[in-house]
Amino acid sequence: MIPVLEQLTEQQQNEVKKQMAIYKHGVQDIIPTEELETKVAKSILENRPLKIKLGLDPSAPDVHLGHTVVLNKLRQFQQNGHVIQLIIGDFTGKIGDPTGKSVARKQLTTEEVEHNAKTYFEQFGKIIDMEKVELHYNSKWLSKLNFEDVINLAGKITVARLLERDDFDERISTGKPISLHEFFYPLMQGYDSVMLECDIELGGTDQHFNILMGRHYQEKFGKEKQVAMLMPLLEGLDGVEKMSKSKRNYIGIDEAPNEMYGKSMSIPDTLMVKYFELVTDLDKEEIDTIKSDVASGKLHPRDAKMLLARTIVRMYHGQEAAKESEKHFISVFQQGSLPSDIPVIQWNGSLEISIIDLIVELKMLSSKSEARRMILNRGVKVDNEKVEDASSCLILSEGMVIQVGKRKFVKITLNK
RNA sequence: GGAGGGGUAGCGAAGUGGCUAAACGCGGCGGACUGUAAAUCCGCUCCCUCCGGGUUCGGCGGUUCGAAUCCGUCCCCCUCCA
Repeated sequence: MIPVLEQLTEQQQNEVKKQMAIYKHGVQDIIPTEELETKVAKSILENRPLKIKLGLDPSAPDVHLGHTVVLNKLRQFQQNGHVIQLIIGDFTGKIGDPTGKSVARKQLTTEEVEHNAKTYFEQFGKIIDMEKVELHYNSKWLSKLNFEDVINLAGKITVARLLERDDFDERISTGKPISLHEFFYPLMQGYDSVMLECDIELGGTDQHFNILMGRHYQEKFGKEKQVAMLMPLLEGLDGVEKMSKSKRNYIGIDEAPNEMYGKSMSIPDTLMVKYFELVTDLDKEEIDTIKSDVASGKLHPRDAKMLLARTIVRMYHGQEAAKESEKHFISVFQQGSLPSDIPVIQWNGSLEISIIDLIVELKMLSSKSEARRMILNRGVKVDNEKVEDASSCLILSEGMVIQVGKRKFVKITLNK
C-alpha cells in the first residue's frame, strides 16, 4: 500500500480505489501508476483538486472521435472534481511546424488562433464542462523567455536524451534531417507543465516523449512531477492510420446523424471493440458482454456494429436522432431504397439532354470526361436503372432521381 | 570551406534522345460479391473532348526533325568530411 493511503479513512480509501478504477480503464499507459494513486489520495486528504493538463494544437480545430478518446478521460477527472487545464499551443503554432520537409507551415495570426480555439471549445462543450475548465495560452510565458533563458532550458537536458525520442531516432538512422529548433518543441511543452504545475498530463501515445519531458523539467525546476497518462491512438475508418482530418478517415463530432451512423458502420470489424471502449460511454460490463456474444456467434457482428453506430450518434445528437439514422441506414443501404433526404434540384433547362451533360450541369461531377468515365465504370443510375451507354440521352420527368457512385443522389423537379 | 547525391503525376518509385501521358506499388474512386466490414476479383485515376486535342517530369533559356532524358543557368533539398 502506498504511504498516503494510511492517513485516509476507510471510506476515503474506497474513494481512491473507485477513482483509480475509472481512470485506468481504457488507458494505454500510466507513468507511473503509483504516483497517480498517491496524487489522488493526496487530493482527497487535502481536499484539493488535481490539475490535469491537455495541450492543444491551434492549427487544426476540427474535433473528431479521435480527440474524444482523450476528452472522455478528461471528463472522468472533471466528474470527480478535478480541474482541467487546456493549453493552447499558440506560441508553437506561431513558430511553425517542426516536422518534415514541407514548406514551413504558415504562421497563424492571433485572430486565427482565437478563432480556432473558439471552435475547439464549442465542440469540447459536448463532452466536458467548459465552464469549469482553466484555459491557458502558452505564448503568455514562452514569448517572454530571452535567449539566456532558452539556453538555460537547453542546459537541463542532454542531446542523448532527446535522441531517445522514436521520431528523432528513426530519422537519424534513416539519414533524414532534424532541424535544431525541433529539439525545442519538447522543451517548450515540458516548460508549460512547469509553469502550470500540472499533476497529470493526458495525451495520445504519440505524446509519450513530450509528456515525460514535462516530468523531467518539473523535477529540474524543483516542482512535483506530473503523471503521464497515455491514451491509445484511435485508428480511423480505414482501420490502419490514426484518425485525422488530413487523412479523411475521421468521424467529426459535428457531423450530421446519418453521416455519423454510416461512417461508424464502415469501420472494420476488427476495430469495433476498441471503438466501444474508447469513444462510447458504455461501461466495461456492457462492452464485455458484446465482446463475448460476438465471439460466440450469439450476436452478429453487423448488429454489434449497429449498436456502436447508434451509440455514437446518440452521444452527439440524442436518442431520437440515433433511431432515425438507423432507420435511414437500414432503408438506404440494407434495403437499397433511396435516401429520404435527396437534394432536390429545380431544372430549368431542356427536357431532353444527354446523361453526361446532365451530370455536369447538376454539378454531380466536375467534367464531362469524369462523367463519361463514371458511366463506363457502371457507377451511374437513373431512377435506379444502371446507365449502360455513355452517349445516351434522357427525357427528364418530374421526380427523376440521378445517382452517381454510392452516395451522390439528386432528384429533379421541373420548372412549371 | 570541401566532396558527393537528389528534385518525375496525391505519395513512393522506374525511366537517361523517338516505341513515354510516362512502368510498377500505395492511396483515391467506381463496379461485382457482402453486412456501405474484412478478404477477393474487375475497371478508372494529368486536363478537356464525339473523333481528337492541350499542358506535364524543380524554374528559365538553348541544342535537336524530335528532350523527363543532352547543354547552359538559376532555385531548392539531402548526406558525408572539416
